[in-house]
Amino acid sequence: MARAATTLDVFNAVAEPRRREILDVLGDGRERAVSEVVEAVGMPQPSVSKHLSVLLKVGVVTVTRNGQMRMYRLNGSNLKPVHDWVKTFEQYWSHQIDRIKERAEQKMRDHKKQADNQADNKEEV
Amino acid sequence: MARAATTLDVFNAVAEPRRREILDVLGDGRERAVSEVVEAVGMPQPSVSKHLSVLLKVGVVTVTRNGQMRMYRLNGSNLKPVHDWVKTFEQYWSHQIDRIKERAEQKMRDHKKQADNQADNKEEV
DNA sequence: TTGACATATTCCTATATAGGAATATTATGG
DNA sequence: CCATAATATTCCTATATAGGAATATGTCAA
Repeated sequence: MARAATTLDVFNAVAEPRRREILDVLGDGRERAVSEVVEAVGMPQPSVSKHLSVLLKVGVVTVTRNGQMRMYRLNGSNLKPVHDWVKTFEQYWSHQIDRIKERAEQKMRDHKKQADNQADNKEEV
Repeated sequence: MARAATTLDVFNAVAEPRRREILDVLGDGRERAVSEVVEAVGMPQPSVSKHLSVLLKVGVVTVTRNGQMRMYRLNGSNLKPVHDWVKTFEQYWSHQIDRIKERAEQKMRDHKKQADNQADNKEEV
């Protein structure tokens, strides 16, 4: 099986740096024409259209017609799943190392077995 | 050009649901043998090894030898770039809609030109 | 209608999977 | 040295890109 489609979910969609760049441009919440995005990110227009299409399919942007232009607007709330997931690990970089260790050691204690922790012939890879 | 390698950065690595699942298992910070991860996620051992390999390459886990076992441990701090990026959009789902609109309108005011906002023949797509 | 502008779509290709199956590698105990 | 356990690696294949180039579609204005 190949890799999942970029349009499958937000995680796959935003894995592309260019698409994150586009989202950054739309980050202020104002709607923009494709041409404005093109100018902002300096990519060819077809590429921008394709990327916007992916972002649209996962619902992270919406589109509106305005004459011959199509105004894209960020739909930031659909990025929430990414935030929710990664927030789970927030403790690892928010200077609360003590709590992390403490929690880990607590679990270690709870786990009655595996007293084989004296095997200190560890080796970093 | 094909899609970027999954080992290119954390964004690509965690786009895979199975890999996020594995990270969730390691989420408590305790090190685990591959077999423990295998049992926890219910995937074939070779798949787990491959996924762990990807996670290792992007630095989001570390590995340590212990006899014939390899103990993997979460290196959560390497998920920070994802958090940092998505946090930029936090405003969109944290009940502060008023501020968002206000900010957008402020920028609208700052932007002197484009007084062509009376074109209200918009159409959802 | 016609031309110009804005955007989307189609074609093409090199590349990188993810999963399954089988096998290789490494370590341990006796 | 050998069987076994734990893990990694190799082979294979269907699939899905991302980007470039060219073109199609849609809209407006005169």
